Amino acid sequence: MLKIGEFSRIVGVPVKTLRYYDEIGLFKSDYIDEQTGYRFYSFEQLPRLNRLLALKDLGLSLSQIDQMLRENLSADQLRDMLVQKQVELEDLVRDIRERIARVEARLSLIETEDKMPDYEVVIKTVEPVLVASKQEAIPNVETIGSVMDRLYNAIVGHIVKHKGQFAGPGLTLWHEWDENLQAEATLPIKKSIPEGDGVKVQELPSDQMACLVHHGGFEGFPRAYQSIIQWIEANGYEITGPNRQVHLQFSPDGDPKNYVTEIQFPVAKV
Amino acid sequence: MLKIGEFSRIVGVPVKTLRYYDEIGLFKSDYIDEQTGYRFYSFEQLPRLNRLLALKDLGLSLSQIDQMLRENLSADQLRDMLVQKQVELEDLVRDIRERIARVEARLSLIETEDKMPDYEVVIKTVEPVLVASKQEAIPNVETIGSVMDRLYNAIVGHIVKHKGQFAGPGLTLWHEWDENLQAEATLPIKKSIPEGDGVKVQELPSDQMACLVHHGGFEGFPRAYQSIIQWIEANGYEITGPNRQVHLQFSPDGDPKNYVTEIQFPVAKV
DNA sequence: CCTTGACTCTCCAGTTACTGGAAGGTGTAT
DNA sequence: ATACACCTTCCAGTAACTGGAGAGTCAAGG
Repeated sequence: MLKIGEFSRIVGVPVKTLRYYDEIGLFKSDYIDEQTGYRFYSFEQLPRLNRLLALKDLGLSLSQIDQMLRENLSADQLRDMLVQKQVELEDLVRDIRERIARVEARLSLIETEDKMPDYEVVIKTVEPVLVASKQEAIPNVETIGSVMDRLYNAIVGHIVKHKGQFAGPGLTLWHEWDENLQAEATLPIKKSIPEGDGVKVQELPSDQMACLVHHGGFEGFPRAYQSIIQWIEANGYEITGPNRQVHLQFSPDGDPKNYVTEIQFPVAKV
Repeated sequence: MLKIGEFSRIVGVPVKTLRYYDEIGLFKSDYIDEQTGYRFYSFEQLPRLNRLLALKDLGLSLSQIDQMLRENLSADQLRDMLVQKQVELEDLVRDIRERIARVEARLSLIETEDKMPDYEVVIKTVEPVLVASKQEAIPNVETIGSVMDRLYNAIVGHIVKHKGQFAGPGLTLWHEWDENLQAEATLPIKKSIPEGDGVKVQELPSDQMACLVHHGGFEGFPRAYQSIIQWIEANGYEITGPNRQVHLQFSPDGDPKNYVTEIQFPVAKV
């Protein structure tokens, strides 16, 4: 019979940890002196503890280990648990590798700019939204403003006509990035309304997006787009569809300095 | 000004989390209505939160992020933190890879034996021990018993002669594994004593050991040794010195069935 | 026999980054 | 007026320990 300290020294497990395992019932001392409350351990307990430690070393949780030690699991169940753990660990490695890639990307940004980057790109999953939308080709850059005005006015008119309820800031989808630029203006609505007047009603799907928030007028957009596209490439994503501009804060006659626009690109890991 | 729910939807961070960040002072709401206690957030806060999220994505802790956002860190400090994180993540990947290797080793054991292995091997770091020891060649296997008896008796006699205090179970070191077998019997002592009678006094160093506990007489040793050596190879370690047998429970005249012996091999990752 | 120091006990708090729930107040649409 | 969504605070729980306080126990040395 060994006191907890002696046992601790032999197995290389801290006394505190042995007491904790005792408390949660994972590994109880062989015998407790009623008088003093001292725990006593025996050599016969070594195999169980060693098995426990070996399983812990594989990265299994204490409750899983408890199961494996308690019930006599079949070799099949055992294998299943280990295979699952294996998959889990491999996923983890992949995640961490991606993180390392992001850290490296940021380090190289710091090297070139000697400070935190101007824009922060974050990945998030956007919720599906029901929108009323209208699309039009943009023949050249100068006409964007007037075309957008016209599109949004048409949609607003259509929604009002059908007593639809607005459900958030408008967002613009950009199709066919180069050559043949198409803008699709959309306004989120609470419930579906009939189509018409060239206005479509559709649900924009949930999607993983690389997002960046831009403050200020449209003249700053090229830099913002450059940043986000650079980030997407540096972090091993690829663009999978039309990008969005969410007009978080916007009024046609307001001061462009106060505009807040979120640029979103749907992406997937290459 | 946005209520917490609206803000939450825009940034894709749960309401609970925003409240938590507020509570710990990492990201406070812009304004709180005195009447209702409602938190209000503004678009101006988006860049800070996005930076926060981007840093979190790199795997930094909230307190580190707090630092980075609070103080205006120099590019150098920033780089240091990131490089450190990078190293940390790479270490982590290495650790997990080793774990995967151990899981695979165990899976292949299960495949061949269709059950949990008989012996569990664990890695632990042993403490340095001060010992009195005596060494002798073992000409052939039959003589082991008598030689060990002689060695341990000599050491015990020497320790008693010098009024030394015993400090734990004896352990035997095996040098020159094949060809020229040498056994070094050792007994831990509390304080140093003079050498003599062919007895040396030395401190066995702290070392990383692959350990296995064997219950029963010496006739079971071959299988135990086979198990541990197999494990060491399968898990990518190499043996770096003489192995030890720690006689946790032993008496020359007791029943060998009750013997408990820990076999330890000093190892290092290849 | 007493003291010292090493050892043990229980109980409580803290760690990280949230998540869930209860109880109660607020805002808006019908 | 009432339903319903939304907001508030506070409390508890997660995993696997770790640290510390305060009190009791044990063996050796003087």
